Amino acid sequence: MEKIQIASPKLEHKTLADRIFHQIKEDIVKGVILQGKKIGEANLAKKYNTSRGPLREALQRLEGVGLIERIPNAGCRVVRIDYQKARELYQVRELLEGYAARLATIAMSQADIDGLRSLMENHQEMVMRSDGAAYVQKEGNHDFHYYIFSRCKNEWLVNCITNNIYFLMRMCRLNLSHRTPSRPQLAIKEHNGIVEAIENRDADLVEMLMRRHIDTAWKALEKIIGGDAMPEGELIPDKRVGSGLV
Amino acid sequence: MEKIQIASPKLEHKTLADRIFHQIKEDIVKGVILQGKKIGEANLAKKYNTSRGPLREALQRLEGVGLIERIPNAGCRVVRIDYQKARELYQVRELLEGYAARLATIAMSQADIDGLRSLMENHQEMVMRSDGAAYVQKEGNHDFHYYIFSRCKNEWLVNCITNNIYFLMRMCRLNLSHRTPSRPQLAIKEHNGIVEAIENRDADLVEMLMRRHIDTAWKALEKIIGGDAMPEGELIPDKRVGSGLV
DNA sequence: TGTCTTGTATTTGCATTCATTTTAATTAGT
DNA sequence: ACTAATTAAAATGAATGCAAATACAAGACA
Repeated sequence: MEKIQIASPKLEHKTLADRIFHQIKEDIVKGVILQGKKIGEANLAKKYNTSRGPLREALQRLEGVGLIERIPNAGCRVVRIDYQKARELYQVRELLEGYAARLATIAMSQADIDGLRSLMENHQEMVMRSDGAAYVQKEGNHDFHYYIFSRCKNEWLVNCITNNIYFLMRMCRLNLSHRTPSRPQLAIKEHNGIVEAIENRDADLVEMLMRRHIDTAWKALEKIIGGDAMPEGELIPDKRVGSGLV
Repeated sequence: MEKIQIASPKLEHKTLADRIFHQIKEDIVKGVILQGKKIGEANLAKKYNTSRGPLREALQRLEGVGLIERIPNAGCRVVRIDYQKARELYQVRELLEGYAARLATIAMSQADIDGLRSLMENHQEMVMRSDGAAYVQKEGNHDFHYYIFSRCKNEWLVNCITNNIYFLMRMCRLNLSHRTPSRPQLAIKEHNGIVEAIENRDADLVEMLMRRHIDTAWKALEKIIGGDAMPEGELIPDKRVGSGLV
């Protein structure tokens, strides 16, 4: 059982419990810990070089953002994102992010819009350099969406999208990225349309386009996961794990 | 410093941390603990007859639902709901609950609709018996809204409204209930309109009416709190507290 | 008199330890 | 051979104890 190197103690994450929370969160979202995996406190405590106290606090927070499920006296496991959950998630995301885009359209300064435009030009450029495709699809896409909804001037909304939607969404797409044909040109085109509408301060159109954009992403995802379940971690406790994390 | 009687150990709340969480939550929402109040772990632990372990877990969860704010190594305090926060809250509530009503309109069975109709008749009856007015305004109103959004068939949405919106909303209205003139007749009328639209399966209209209904509630609240802050707990630590909770 | 510094005290953060519940394995019985 | 019951092991829940960081207060200096 090799131990995990604790993430660089970022200044924002002062306490141990905080660092562990972010570390485990990343490990779950990145798939280092598999979905549906049952995790024991003692195990994790050892692997993250801590005691059960801070670890339990981290687990509490993870449960709060919906990444793990706890059953009293019985332990906890990483959530398994099935079709129903993914559907709910994208349904809500469409609603919240569409509305956030509407608010941002009204609230953004001209400087914000200029920044968005230059962000778009960066993305465009990266798509041109062919194999930046994957980058655009992942990080670039995220940047674009974050840039907009983070400027909606509604802190609650921003926190909700950031902490309760995006983590789970990344989990949805986790095991699919190699199967999904990246469609950067189309995405860029849709993004451009949204930016144009923002420049025109057309909030109605922005909300509609953003919702449609997200719905398109959902339909692409739906085509892949169909009615089937997501790739799963074993449900049997953990006999067969000899390497890797937990 | 009198100790608090722990709430009846409901079967659902098995662990101590769980019970404490719900107890403190209620005490905050009901105003037993004042907004902005700085709370120390040791104090609370004594008052709720527990040790700091479970209490810290409860605080962690309370932070997760936005009822308290924590600063590492410095302690935590109950959130103070200012005008901006209340505005954000109702803005999001309008969006989420309006959408939930739309989904419910499509998803509800005929039996559900019949149940809603009889719920309405109950409320109507209570308003007739004059002094049930306050009841309708508070519990009855809540029942009506919960009945609808809980049937939207989107678990994420239901959890979000229940755990992240309604607690804070109750805090908003906490110190105002005696000042706000209950307007049960109007509320009942608006409710009836929504139920009618649901019976007609007119999702567009339902969403619109629900949003308008919530916006009306917000405008009434806004008129009261204006740009001012909410009634606050003292910001000075806690010298003057000799009775009551924390 | 006002501000900066230093020292003390309180509070939070974390580890260890104990108790209770659950799970699993073994054994007995049909 | 299969099921049920009892017992043992493991994991979670909770309490205590110690260390570190912060907040408060008193005092010195400008």
